[in-house]
Amino acid sequence: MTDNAADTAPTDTQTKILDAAERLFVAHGYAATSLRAIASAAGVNLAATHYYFGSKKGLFASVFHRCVQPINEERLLLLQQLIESDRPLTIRSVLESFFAPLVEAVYKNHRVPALIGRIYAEPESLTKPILEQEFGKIAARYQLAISEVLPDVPTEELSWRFHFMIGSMIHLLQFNAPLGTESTYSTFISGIDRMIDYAEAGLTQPNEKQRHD
Amino acid sequence: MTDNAADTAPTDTQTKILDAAERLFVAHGYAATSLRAIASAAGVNLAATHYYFGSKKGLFASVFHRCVQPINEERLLLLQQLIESDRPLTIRSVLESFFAPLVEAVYKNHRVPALIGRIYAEPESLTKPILEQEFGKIAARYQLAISEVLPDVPTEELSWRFHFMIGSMIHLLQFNAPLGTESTYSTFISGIDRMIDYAEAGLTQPNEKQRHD
DNA sequence: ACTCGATTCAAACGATCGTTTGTTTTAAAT
DNA sequence: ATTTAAAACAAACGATCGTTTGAATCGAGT
Repeated sequence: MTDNAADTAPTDTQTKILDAAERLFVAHGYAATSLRAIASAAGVNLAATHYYFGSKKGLFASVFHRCVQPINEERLLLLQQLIESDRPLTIRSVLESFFAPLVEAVYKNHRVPALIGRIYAEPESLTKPILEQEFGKIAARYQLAISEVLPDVPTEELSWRFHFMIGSMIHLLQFNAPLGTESTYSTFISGIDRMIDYAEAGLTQPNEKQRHD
Repeated sequence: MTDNAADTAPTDTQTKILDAAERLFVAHGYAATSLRAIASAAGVNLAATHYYFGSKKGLFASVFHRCVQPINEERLLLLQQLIESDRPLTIRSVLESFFAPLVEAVYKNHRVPALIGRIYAEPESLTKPILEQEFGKIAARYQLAISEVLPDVPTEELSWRFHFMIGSMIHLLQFNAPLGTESTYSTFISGIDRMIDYAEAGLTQPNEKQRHD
């Protein structure tokens, strides 16, 4: 094995495996996709999958990392720029800095939504370490940013609302559009826009309710 | 095979298989759960799974049907009662009639959330016919009810917002609570309550935006 | 007591799985 | 031209999969 992280430039073979794996994992899920099918689709030898990625789990994690790492990097960059600018922070600008890199990534690779949707669909034992690795820091950073824009919302309540927003996003990524709506790139953009409106309304809702827990 | 639908009373063996399958499908997903593991956990012969349910897919569909059919039945009942009563229909009462049967079902079987979450997680080829069968009618019925409460929201926009609400719900069912929050029955109830607030805010949001699609 | 359909059972079917092994090919360094 | 490590390869490992088969067992109706 040479590398399974970003410590060297990826070989042609690695890229071919990652591409094929991405396509097949999205289409059939983790357990129902065999390494043989991946190697065959990639046009490489079966053993190459273990040679480069150690195991099937390692390959899955690598596929996911390659997809989301650039997105999260740009999210943090945009958020930082937003904070350092002289314009006042708004809930909408924070949300836009969160979703814009996603939209951009989808433009380059139409499988991004389905792939991100997939990882929330696999059994926890497979995905928990990956999700924590890839999304732990970014989720905490954005909840903090939102709490600064909405100082009146208690931290616990905010984490719930953030939870619901992520849920809407995952569902949108997984199923693209409501039943009966066509599924193109422009409807995806439209869906993201509508979801931002929906999330903004939910996040900024007046909370006058008494909780008893 | 005697039956795989609700045309006769379920045998002891059928119930044992369904119980074990429910537990294992939730824990490890469809593809990663073997019929041997299910039969073994149920304490029945392997062939009994085919004898009663025809195939692995048939068993999966039966597990899901047993779970959601009573919920959806009571949903329609409550909604009908709501409409026939003399009180005016509100968005909140409609949402409560949608979520109350779910909460009640969770009280009886704590695996209901994870199971419903699971079917949205499996590959489409497995779940699409099941989802259409189990949720097609109920989704249409509730979107209609909500559109009567919110006559100013265009149908297309409403179907998006409904889409986002279902997303929040699925995410809540699948992951129970935000990271770092304990996961008990009472926190589940609290999560549902908060999600209803979140959904109400998103559904009733003033839409003054111009869409260009 | 006997029949007969419903149910349970052990055993095997062919297929496919993730992983490992040992060898051969490739390509850069000496 | 020789060395050497990385890379690609065919082949097999043991295990497990969904499904099928055919016989054994059960239990109600006669």
